[in-house]
Amino acid sequence: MARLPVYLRALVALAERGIATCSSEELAAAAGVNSSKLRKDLSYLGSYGTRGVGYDVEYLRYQIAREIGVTEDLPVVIVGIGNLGHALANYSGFTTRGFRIVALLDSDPDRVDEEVGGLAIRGHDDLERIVREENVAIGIIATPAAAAQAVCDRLVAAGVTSILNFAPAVLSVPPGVDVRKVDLSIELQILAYHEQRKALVQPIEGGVTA
Amino acid sequence: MARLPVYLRALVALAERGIATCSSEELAAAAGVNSSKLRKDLSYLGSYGTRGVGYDVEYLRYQIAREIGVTEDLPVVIVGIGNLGHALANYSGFTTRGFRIVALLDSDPDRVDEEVGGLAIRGHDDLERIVREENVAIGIIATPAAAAQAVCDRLVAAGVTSILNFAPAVLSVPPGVDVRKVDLSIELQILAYHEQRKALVQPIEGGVTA
DNA sequence: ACGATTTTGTTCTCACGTTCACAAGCTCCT
DNA sequence: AGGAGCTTGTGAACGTGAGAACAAAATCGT
Ligand SMILES: NC(=O)c1ccc[n+]([C@@H]2O[C@H](COP(=O)([O-])OP(=O)(O)OC[C@H]3O[C@@H](n4cnc5c(N)ncnc54)[C@H](O)[C@@H]3O)[C@@H](O)[C@H]2O)c1
Ligand SMILES: NC(=O)c1ccc[n+]([C@@H]2O[C@H](COP(=O)([O-])OP(=O)(O)OC[C@H]3O[C@@H](n4cnc5c(N)ncnc54)[C@H](O)[C@@H]3O)[C@@H](O)[C@H]2O)c1
Repeated sequence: MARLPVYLRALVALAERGIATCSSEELAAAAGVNSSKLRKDLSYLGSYGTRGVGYDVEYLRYQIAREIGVTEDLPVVIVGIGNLGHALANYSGFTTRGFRIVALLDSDPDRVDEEVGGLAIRGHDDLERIVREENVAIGIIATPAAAAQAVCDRLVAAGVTSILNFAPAVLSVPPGVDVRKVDLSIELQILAYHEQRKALVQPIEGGVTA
Repeated sequence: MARLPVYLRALVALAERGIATCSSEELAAAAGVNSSKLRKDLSYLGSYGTRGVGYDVEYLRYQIAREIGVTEDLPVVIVGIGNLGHALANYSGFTTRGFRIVALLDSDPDRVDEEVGGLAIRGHDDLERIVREENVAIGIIATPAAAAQAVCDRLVAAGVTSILNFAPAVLSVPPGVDVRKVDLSIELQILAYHEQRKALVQPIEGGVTA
């Protein structure tokens, strides 16, 4: 389920505030979902709650982390260390959430050996070797769209089976490989669409009622 | 529909390759969706295709852009010009997809007046004034999670009605305000989940069959 | 000019996800 | 010890979205 990470994040936040136990209602509010949905999602993992009391925050946190598979750090490579790649490489949030960036790769010779976030950029000739040696299963693509499919193919050929793609391009991969895409322009355009609907509807309502 | 921007991007890519007409099958492949779904989505906008021929790329491109509401540039502000904010400010893709970054805001006095991507960073005291003067409807939050809700509240109070949130926090907003969140850790954790499933299933299958 | 062919627009069915509602079960107070 | 009061877990209805299949329409060739 795609909501488990949200629950995990909410549980970590509750734990940091020193809360040891929480009801499905509280956790649902913290995660921004319906409490029914939350309970059904959690019941899919097993009965980790206590009726009349709620859920033990620390225990449930571990169970969800185990279900997701982030109890120990997973190695990740980032390909394309431009504007976005730099930000990702400098981001500390991955480390604290179950991931370990093991390599930064870029095709630009001028960028190679530059150090970002404590890691030296490697040339993309090293891609296959690094993926094999470090047993990397997850790759992040932050190259221009034109290079994305080629980079993707190389990652997959080297053994990567999960890809997070920031380039605005549709990647085709063999079966068994998962791709998730993050496209900020699309997110903004969806917001723009709703903006437009608001702009069309509200003036009419606004003039008559509130 | 959340898929319209994907179609738009695919149409722009086709137009750049000099293709003037395309079938639903071709466009669906370029967008990575089913052709039935694509035709149903497009029919919701009206009958913009020609049976036996397909869709006129340029015409459909404009119609979708109009439907989304990005025929003319929408003003956007970015709050929190750290690692991620810098990358966003330097990103040229927003401009070419219907958005115009009108201000970069940060609370850190050391950062104010620094120039990023041709725009000077402003102190966050200027938030309300800029939003009003430029008629900004869309705000991007790239601050730490702890500051996200406060920034969000200020944006909303100033008149912003759509928010794109990069901070790992659940934002609560009044009705009428849209929030979309981008959380990279969540994306990675979803990939990790599928990784784990693959790791559990494949060794068994792999040992017996292929 | 007419039919074959291609491709859209639409309808129908099906499956999934969401939400409501309630029974089972635990705790705490008396 | 027993019951009142919560809270979980789950069963059933509901609505929504996806996919396949088909009919309408436009072009092209003859
Ligand atoms: N910067 C943003 O905020 C932002 C926002 C949304 C989407 N994106 C997308 O993310 C991608 C990267 O954006 P950016 O702003 O960092 O671009 P960028 O041009 O700054 O960086 C791209 C980097 O990729 C490297 N590269 C190119 N081809 C490569 C290859 N074959 N192998 C390895 N490295 C290669 C380049 O040398 C460069 O360093 C783009 O596709 C962009 O559309 C960026
Ligand atoms: N860097 C990444 O690749 C990345 C990836 C995923 C998520 N994120 C999230 O994006 C957010 C920003 O990440 P970052 O790496 O850029 O962090 P950062 O610390 O580099 O930058 C945060 C910036 O926000 C500013 N800021 C703080 N409070 C503010 C306020 N009240 N008003 C205006 N500005 C304020 C700070 O001065 C700083 O410049 C964080 O929530 C982070 O979790 C970042």
